Amino acid sequence: MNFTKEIINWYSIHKRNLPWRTSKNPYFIWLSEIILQQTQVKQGLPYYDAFVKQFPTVFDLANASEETVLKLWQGLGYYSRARNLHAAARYIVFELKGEFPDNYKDLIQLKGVGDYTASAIASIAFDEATAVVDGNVYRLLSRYFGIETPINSTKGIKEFKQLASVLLDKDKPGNYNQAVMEFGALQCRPKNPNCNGCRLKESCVALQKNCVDNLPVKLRKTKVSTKYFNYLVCLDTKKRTVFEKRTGKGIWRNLYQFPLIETEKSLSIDEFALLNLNDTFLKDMPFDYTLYNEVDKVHKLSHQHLHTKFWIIEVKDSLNNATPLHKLKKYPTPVLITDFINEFNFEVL
DNA sequence: AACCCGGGGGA
DNA sequence: TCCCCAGGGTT
Repeated sequence: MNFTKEIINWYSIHKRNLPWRTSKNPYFIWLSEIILQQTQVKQGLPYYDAFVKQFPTVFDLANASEETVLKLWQGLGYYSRARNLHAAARYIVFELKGEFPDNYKDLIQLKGVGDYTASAIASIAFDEATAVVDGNVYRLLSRYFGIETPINSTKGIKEFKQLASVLLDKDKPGNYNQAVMEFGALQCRPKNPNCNGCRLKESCVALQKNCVDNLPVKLRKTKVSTKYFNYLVCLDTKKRTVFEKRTGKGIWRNLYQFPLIETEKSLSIDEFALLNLNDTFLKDMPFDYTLYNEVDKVHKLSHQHLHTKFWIIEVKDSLNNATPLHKLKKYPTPVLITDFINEFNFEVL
C-alpha cells in the first residue's frame, strides 16, 4: 500500500472545485492561504471572492489603505492576518518592485507567512518540494501511522514535518500537498471520519488499534478568561457619537468601537452611576443615560468570554471629535460592535 | 514552552 | 457545551 499514491488517486476523484485551484498565480495562492488559516473553506470562500474582486493584483492591495483592507476582512477574525497581508503586499510592491517571492526561503520572510503558508505557496505556485503540515495533515498522519506525539509540542512539530517530507510527491508537490489536506478535511475528519469508505483502512494503525478518536494527541487546553465590557454609546444633539480606533496589542487592534470601560464585574445601573465619567471625554458635558441591554451580551472568543453592556448616553450638547451616526458602517468593526449597530438601528433616530 | 489572537460550525 | 478549522507572532 503506497500512501502517497493512494492519496493522489483519491484526490483526482474527490477534489473540490475551488476558485484558487484554477490558477498558479502566487498572489491568488497567497491570498487563499492567509484567508484559510484557522478558517474553514466554507467560511473563507466569500471573503476570497470579495478580495479578488476588489484587489485583483498585489498592486491594488498595496495601494489600498489598511482600513479598507480591515473593512473587507470584517467578521473573519484574527485581524492580524489582514494587517500582515496588507503590510506584505506593500513590501512586495514597494521593496521588491512587484516581484513576488518565488521560493520557501523568501516567502517565509513575509509578514504573516510561517512554515505552513510558505510551504503551500512554494509548492503550489512554484513546484518547490516542500511539505505542508496543517491541522488536516497532523490528524491524518497521526492516525494512519499511529503517532501519539503531541502535535503542538516541539518534538511533534519536527516529527510530523519530517514524516510529511518523506511522504511528499517530489514531482508534483503542490498537487500532493493539496491532496493530503483535502483527504484530511473530507475523509479523515475530526469527528465521524469515513473509515468504512476509506481506501487506507487496511493499513491505518489507528483504525486497527481502535483509537481513531484519540488521535491526534494535543497538549494544553487554553483556559478561557471572562471580561466585563461597558460600551459608552453616545448620542449628541447633532446625531453624532464617539467612535474610536482600538490601539495597543490586544484583540481587535485597529478596529473601531465605542469608548470602552472594562470593569471587574458586571455593573448594575447604580454601580455604573458611581463611575466618574467626568474623567472622560464627557467632562463638563450634561447627559442622561440608560442601559440598552439588561442581560449581558456574551461574546465568545476562543480564549475570552466578553460580558458586555451597552450604555446609551444622551448628551445634551455637541461632542468634540464625534462621528455622524450614519457613517458608523464605513468603519471596520468587530462582530460584537457590528451586531450592536445593526440591532440598535441608529438610522431611525 | 506558553500564551495570544476571532468567529463560525458540527456533534 | 466542547472541539476544530489550509497558523503565525510574541514573550
